Amino acid sequence: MTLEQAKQQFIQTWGNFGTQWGINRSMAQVHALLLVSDQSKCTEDIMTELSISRGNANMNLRELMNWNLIYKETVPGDRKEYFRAEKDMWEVAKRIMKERKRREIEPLQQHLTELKKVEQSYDSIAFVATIENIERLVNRLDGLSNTLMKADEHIFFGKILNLLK
Amino acid sequence: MTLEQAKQQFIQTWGNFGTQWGINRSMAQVHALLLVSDQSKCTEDIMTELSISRGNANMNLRELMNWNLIYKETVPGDRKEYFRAEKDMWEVAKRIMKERKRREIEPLQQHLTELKKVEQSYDSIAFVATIENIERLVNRLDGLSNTLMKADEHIFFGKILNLLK
DNA sequence: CACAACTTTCAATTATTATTGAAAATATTG
DNA sequence: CAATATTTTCAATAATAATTGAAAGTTGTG
Repeated sequence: MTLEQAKQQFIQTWGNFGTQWGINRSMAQVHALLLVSDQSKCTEDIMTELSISRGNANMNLRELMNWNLIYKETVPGDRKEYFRAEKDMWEVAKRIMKERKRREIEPLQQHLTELKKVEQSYDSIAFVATIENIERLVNRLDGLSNTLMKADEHIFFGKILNLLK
Repeated sequence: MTLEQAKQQFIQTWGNFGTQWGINRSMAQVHALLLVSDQSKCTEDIMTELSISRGNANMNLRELMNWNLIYKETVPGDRKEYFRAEKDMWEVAKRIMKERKRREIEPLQQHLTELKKVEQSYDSIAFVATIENIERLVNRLDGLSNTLMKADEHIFFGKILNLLK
């Protein structure tokens, strides 16, 4: 397998993996492309290499910037924007967690809190108990992700490993 | 808000949340419906209450069984199948983790291992290093999920909490 | 074993989500 | 500030994924 083939393969794999987790294929592929390229790339490069349209490339580059997974870079004497990916995968993981927490977990917590305001009745007791169980789980996983986000990779996984002893 | 409204709301919320994580809306809704119902329900009930077709109900019930999130139950004197959800949310979380690990994480690990077999060259060094970083992260998160799956909820989160001290 | 009850399958359809590409907006240069 | 380069937007289109429903399959019953 040549390097080019391997990169293409990785882009495909990362794209498929993304879709399974609710991230659109193009966005995951743009991310993958930047993860495996040494040089920063401009919109044109990305359009060509992934065979996608300008609109698609632009939208997903913007979105990846919102997730803090890629950076803009300027090349002297060139007015195009160039992009480079954050390569520290522990950072990448933390930023993805942070963003999904903000966009999805927090709204879910809001909703669950609201649902507990259901009018009281004999039948609502079991319902509220179920919602509270879900809430407890979500809060704990959220707390875990907060710990992960604050912690250094090695310290965190080192300590987790100790738990197994 | 009446209990019925709250249940409907929860079903909607859970459905939306599911789609954001790559789980189809109907499956998440069927799961939500069973999570908040005291009695077990047959296909007909589910079709009516969620306004979905027989095929859809059947497929998602079957899939939820594959995930071990719901059980079949028999009602004496009735030959229909009835379904009930696992209500222990810690169990639910562990089973979802287990299934996603099997279906998605393990294949990803396979792929990454394959990619490292790229033909060696000056340029491939950086590529292999990136893949190895991704691999390391995936392996660690996988290890964490294994720990979670084996652990009791209280012990696990208790110990995690200690890490913060 | 014939009938009825129930479940499963799957090709066709519908709904949802992603993508395109050209036009509008914005930024940069001389 | 005009000319040009670059980025952004968004309505139209295409691709993907979910859903339907009727027919086929299966299971239980008298």
